Amino acid sequence: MNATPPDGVGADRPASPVLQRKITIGDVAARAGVSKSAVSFVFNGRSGVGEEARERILEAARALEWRPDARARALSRSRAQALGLVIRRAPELLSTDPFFPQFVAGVESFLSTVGYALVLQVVDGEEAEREAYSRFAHEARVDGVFLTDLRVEDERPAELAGLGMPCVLLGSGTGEGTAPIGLDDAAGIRRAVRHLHALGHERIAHVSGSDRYVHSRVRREAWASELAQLGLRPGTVVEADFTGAAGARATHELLDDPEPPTAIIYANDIMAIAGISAAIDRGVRVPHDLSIIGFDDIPLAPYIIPPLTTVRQDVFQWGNACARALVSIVEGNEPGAIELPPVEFIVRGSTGPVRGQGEAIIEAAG
Amino acid sequence: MNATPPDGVGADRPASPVLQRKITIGDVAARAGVSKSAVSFVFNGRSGVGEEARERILEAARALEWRPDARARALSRSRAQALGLVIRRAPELLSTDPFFPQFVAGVESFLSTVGYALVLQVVDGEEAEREAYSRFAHEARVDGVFLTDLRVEDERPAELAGLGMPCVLLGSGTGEGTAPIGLDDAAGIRRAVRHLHALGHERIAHVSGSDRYVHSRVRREAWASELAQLGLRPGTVVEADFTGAAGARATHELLDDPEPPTAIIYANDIMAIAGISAAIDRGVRVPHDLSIIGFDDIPLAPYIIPPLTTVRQDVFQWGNACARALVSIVEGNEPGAIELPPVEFIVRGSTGPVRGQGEAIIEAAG
DNA sequence: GTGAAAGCGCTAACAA
DNA sequence: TTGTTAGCGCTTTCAC
Repeated sequence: MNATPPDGVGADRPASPVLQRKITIGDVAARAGVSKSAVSFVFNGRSGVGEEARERILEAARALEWRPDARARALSRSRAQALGLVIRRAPELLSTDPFFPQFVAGVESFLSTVGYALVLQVVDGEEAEREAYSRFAHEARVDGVFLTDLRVEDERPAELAGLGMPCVLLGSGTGEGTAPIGLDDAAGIRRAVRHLHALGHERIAHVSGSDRYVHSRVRREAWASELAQLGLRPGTVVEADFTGAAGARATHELLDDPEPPTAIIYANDIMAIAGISAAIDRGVRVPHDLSIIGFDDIPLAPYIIPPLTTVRQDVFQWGNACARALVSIVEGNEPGAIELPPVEFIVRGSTGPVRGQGEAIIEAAG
Repeated sequence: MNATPPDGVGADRPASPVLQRKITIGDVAARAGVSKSAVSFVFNGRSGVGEEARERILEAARALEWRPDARARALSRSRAQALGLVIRRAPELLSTDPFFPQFVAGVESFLSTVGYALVLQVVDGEEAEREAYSRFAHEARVDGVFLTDLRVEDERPAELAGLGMPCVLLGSGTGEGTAPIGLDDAAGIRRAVRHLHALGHERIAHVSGSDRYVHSRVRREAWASELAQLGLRPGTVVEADFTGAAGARATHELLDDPEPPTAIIYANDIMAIAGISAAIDRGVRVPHDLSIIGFDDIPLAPYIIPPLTTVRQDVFQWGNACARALVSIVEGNEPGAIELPPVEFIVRGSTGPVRGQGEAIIEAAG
């Protein structure tokens, strides 16, 4: 749509007043009375331009509302100045997952300060995910990617390395090699277990996420080891998939046990909330008969009945830190130390003291 | 970092086995024994290449794992082959809002079929939003943008036009000029009102979103007009901001009325769920004393106690349709007719028959 | 400290 | 039908 003057020579002014030619670095240079490279230098924070010229250049750019064209810049610097995020989620989890929007917001909070863009891709299967990364790499759309939902024996880091695509791994716990950046889920779970123990609970079950994910496994292991630490018998674990339906199902399964748990720790809030419903549906009172703990602290958690006791992570800061690290990596700098806020444990109404055996018997006899 | 052979002539094979040169269209052309333009033509679906040559080119590209570099392509075609989405949300709403992830997924579902990328920007204020659009435009990062949360007397369409940035408006209801693409919120609200009316309710209140948004206003007006249509007295409306806290506050305000409503329709599920809690906290039973209807059908809605009656929109399809329309626009084609699925009304346990005056009196007297 | 010129990898007009 | 060539707008080396 842009009208380019027919004469190939750079015209001083656009001939047509209607369809204006795109303003380029040349226009700014001309207006400031300097060369293109001078303008380039100023906009790339390099020395070699006098203070006075620099001022004129900035002024000209402002007047012309000019900014370096990202496409041209990307081409000549062989860098897209963009980062990629591939989100693989089952559709039914998408609108519920509190992680993704907050993480993106955190990433953006850093990227916008350094002029990077975030390119998003949402996929729903393994093949589509692989294809997405492959496209990012071959089309050179992005300079690096975030790898979320780290899996057990995950092949993606190696595949990305093969594509020459820098990445940061989002993972909980400590990994060897390329250390993942993550919040300390395990600490949150351990605090949950201790909280229940302090309330007198001894049969503490766990509804986990899919065991293929590192974060699921980390949470489950933290639960199991803390149980052992406190000298409690191993608890029952039911594997679910983070959906409300699965949380309800797992809860029923647990409560069907002849010796049901008096408390359940869920791998996320959605399952925990569905668990509350499931329990109440079968006449099990929360927290009177059953204490329930979630994970995430979704904004709805305080507005459930009873309000949900849960573990809160600062996903926004996590995203910010990951973005910071990835930009450092793609720019060839040493990523500085990463400081993430600790997880918080939020006690609300869904947990309470265990109802003693004696009390139960008396009640039954009465 | 790439080692470019010192000789400018296109070498047959990369000289260095370690740092391999990036593969370009020239390599593919050489391998297939054709010119670069032949390769370009094939990859842009243009005629002018013989079937046999075409086959060789595709084969060569496959062997070399080559795809057109998005940056170079963007520069020479003056098109980024990317679309932008600026999301402006208060942080506390981000992780709850069911719209954004689903919309993005829907957008992607179309974009990935046509090789467009989605560039995201999350901002939290008016100035930042303006700046984001300005950057998209001046840096030519994207070819068009989605404009969400259309506001009353919104200046953004005009600003975008001034920047020469194509856009599609996401809006409910019908607008004149550039027609927004949207689902029919109003129909959902009207069905909610009729549902309550059929259950005998006559005092039906509404907790709306901020009145600055077109969608808030559309929903409120649908509620008010349907009330009138049914011959009911005008109901009370309380303006809130889509958060749980605001929903709870609005609910208390409504129930404090000497003549409180017997049913409340909320502008989203979060506020409705918080409303249920607020009601129960003050001894008002749902749905026995108060019927509650939400909007969105978040995945948690069936797992609340009582399960939430609500209006469901197919945001995924909405996103898909918007993407389709925007791509048509930026490619200069006539956007085809847009067919969006109708909203659904989901009846669950949070609504029930109104408790008659008589019954209340009898109970009070008893 | 400044300017000229050669790319970055692709597309597209034009010539053969 | 095929190949040649001139950009797209910026960065960056290298003379001046």
